[in-house]
Amino acid sequence: MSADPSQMPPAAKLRADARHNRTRILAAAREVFAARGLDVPMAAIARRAGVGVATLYRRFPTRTVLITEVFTDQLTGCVSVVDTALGEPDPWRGFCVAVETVCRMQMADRGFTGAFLTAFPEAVDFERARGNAERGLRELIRRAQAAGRLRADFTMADLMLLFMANGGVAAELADQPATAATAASRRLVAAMLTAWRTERAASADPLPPAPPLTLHHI
Amino acid sequence: MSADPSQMPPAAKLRADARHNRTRILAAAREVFAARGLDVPMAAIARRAGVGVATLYRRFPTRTVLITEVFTDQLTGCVSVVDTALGEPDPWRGFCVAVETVCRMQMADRGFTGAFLTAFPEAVDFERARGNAERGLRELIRRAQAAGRLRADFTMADLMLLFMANGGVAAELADQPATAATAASRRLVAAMLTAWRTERAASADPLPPAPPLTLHHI
DNA sequence: CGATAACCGGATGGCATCGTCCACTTGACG
DNA sequence: CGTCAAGTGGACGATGCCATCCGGTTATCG
Repeated sequence: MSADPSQMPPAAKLRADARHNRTRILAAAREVFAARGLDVPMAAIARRAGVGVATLYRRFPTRTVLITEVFTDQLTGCVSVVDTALGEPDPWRGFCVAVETVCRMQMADRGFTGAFLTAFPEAVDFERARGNAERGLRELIRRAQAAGRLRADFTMADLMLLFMANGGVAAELADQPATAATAASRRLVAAMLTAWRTERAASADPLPPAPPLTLHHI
Repeated sequence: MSADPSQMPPAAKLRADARHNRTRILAAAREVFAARGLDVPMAAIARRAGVGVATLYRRFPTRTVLITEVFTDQLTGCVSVVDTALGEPDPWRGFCVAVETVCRMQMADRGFTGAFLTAFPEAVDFERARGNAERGLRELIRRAQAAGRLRADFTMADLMLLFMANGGVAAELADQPATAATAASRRLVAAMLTAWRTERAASADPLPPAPPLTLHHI
């Protein structure tokens, strides 16, 4: 344990070169996490950023700190996707678009799933962004159900389930051409949306009860 | 590289103590793979089996050899599940039972998904068992489609997709109570079966084309 | 029972990653 | 322009895993 993060200089007040390096590190981490997942060695990130490991560790004492910093952006991007979907006049289309887009983000960024599904209790900004995303998704669910287009027994946990499932596809097809992976994901998502849609007696064949998962399941 | 496996003594002709240890190692590996996945250190398996690492390496020169040896059993178990399902008079029920059972096996054994979805070209027995499983599953698909219960555009690749997806759920919920994980898996499987079932104009909303996956996709 | 080849397990060297330390460099400010 | 605190990078020890080697042990057979 090195420095208490709360007494680390606020990113804006760093010396010019330090701020510059910080930016380079974040960019490098974003690329490397996307390409190779969250378990990539720290040295690889440092090398890609063109700095020494010490600089990386000084600015981000923990892998977790770096991960949350990187993915808070992606997560707010995710929130804006959800907000756009909430603007969609047709609630069902809004729901579908949001789900499809988030799953596409999952496939494009190999670290996204892990970051999204893991809880980082000490990362305030990150958790706030995720809270926003979750709130928006819940609202999308509510509206789609109110419009009678989404099964009444659908819950947030089912969305988590899809994200985990899609993450599994992403992981398993990681070293496959990207087109194959996205095609696979698209088909999975389409199937799930088909399953969750109403349009006939939804009670004719009830699904098993929703598992007790929240976004903070870990 | 130590000994050519083809000139290793056939398991049956080992000295009594060696054969005994071999059995213990396989049992230990089965347990450890199930509990902690395929990436577990070799030393952990040796310790659990009550032998030294050298013994482990002598009998199974490569992790791959050990994995395939262990999971060939599971795979033939899988084949027998499929065969039972083929005996089921209702083709749709047979299909569902097979899918549900295999997915349950995936959840019960943390290494199963990885072993099942990875190709081991040099492991003849393993690949043969997998070929049998695949053949049976194809037949189940064919029959369910012939009975008009399974969408005509369903393919083997969709089954692979489900196995990957289910593996993702298993991985993400690995350190969760087993009941939660199985509940989640059950719900995922039920949703997928709902999506693939026919019973109304299947062509009304075509799924995206099946991704080009086979069992040997890696 | 004795010889011997098969077998055993711990010790060992090699490799990758982690996270820290320290001698040197450089931006900011008077 | 000179000072110095902030910043830098590479070297380093620690750790964990892999895979092999070797001195001692034991099952098997005559």
